[in-house]
Amino acid sequence: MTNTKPASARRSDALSKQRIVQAAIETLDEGGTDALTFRTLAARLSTGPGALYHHVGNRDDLLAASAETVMASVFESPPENGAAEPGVRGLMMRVFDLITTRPWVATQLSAAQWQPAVLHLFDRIGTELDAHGVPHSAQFDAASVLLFHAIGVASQRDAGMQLAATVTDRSAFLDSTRAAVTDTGDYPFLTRIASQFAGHDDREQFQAGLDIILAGIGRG
Amino acid sequence: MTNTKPASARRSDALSKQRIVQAAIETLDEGGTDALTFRTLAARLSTGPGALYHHVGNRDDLLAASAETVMASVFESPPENGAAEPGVRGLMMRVFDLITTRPWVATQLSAAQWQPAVLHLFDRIGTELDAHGVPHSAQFDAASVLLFHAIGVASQRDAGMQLAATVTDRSAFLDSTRAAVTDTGDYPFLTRIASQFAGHDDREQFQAGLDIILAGIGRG
DNA sequence: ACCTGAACACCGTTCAAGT
DNA sequence: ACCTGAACACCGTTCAAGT
Repeated sequence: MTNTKPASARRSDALSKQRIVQAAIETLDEGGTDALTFRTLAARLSTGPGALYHHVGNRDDLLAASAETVMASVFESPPENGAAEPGVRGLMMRVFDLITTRPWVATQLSAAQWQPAVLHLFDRIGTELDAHGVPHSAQFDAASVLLFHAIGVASQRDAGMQLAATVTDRSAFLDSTRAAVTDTGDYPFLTRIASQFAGHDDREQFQAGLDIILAGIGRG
Repeated sequence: MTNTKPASARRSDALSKQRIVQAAIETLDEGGTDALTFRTLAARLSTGPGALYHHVGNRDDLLAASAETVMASVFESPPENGAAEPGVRGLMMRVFDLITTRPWVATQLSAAQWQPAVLHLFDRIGTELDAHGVPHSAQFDAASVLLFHAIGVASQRDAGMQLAATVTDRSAFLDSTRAAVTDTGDYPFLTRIASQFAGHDDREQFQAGLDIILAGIGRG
């Protein structure tokens, strides 16, 4: 009975990269990228910050490993969900849903270049294109545009809401306009399409872009 | 003669947002995003770090203003350079050349959502599409894909070099592969196209993606 | 109003010391 | 080998005090 552990923050087992990544993902889901700190993460695991360095190289390493782990879910199409869309289109839409559900993944995908999660995604896109009959010579360029579309959207996530807020709010909009020194200070296109922002759906916009790219690939 | 100033780091005039942004751009060009520090920037301007806050809101504000300033160059097609490419294609290629020349711009474009530089670019893309005869109803989606392509490439800049390094270096590649827990650990597409990386040109890849998108827009 | 620069509240990372 | 946690070397930002 001297061996009883405190009920809170029990250290049931030794540290491992897997346990650390798991705790990191929980922290990221709760508070986003900024919430992931070696001090808070160590506290969650009931240890000191230095202990983590025995299992992960550094913070970037940990973020990349966390992204790679949650990315695995987009590579398995869930058959229980009835009509899960197949092919590249389904893969891309699952990526969109992931970065919408977990915004920190979007931040991470666009922050680090060619991290494992991105390489993995690139490979799956290429594999799907191959299965779809895209000729070998065209696969590299086609997979690239699709990958860049996903990452571009990730880096500007919440496009509709943010655009609407920026363009609708006149004063904020004109403030940012004034910074453009060499320009006339007019945003003709943005003001013209501003009305479309009200009933805007980011998912549909992503899908529309996806279809444009797929049409361009099919034409090549 | 008591009024002589030291030759180095003279404070010829008062601080202003414009002078601060100019100094920030010089620092960014020399050392990248990480080199921009309020302490080093204040030293370059012969002042204290607190003084900068009278003219810029914070570091993100300063980075956004710096990006917006250098972005102005892509909105003017240089007529002295002979055959500067016109239209959306020329605009997009000038963006690519800018982020290649100044890597910190690439970092910044993909780091902050809908900052002035991105809004400005989005507007110009839409304006070019309008001039090109793309129907109004299709302009928003078309401009979006193009913008996301530019930002996606920006976030994964040096694609060719980095991919080549990753895939060619067997040991590093297998290390990152091992992290994929739920997967078989195979990257069939990447290994198959690895041979293409040797004579790879990032600019051509960007252009190929651009042409796929333009083909898709023309078809819609 | 603008500037100064010390001070505050954090970071990631290292490393002597323990087990 | 693994863990501990204090210490190091930085950050962005604030703010009393000066001009």
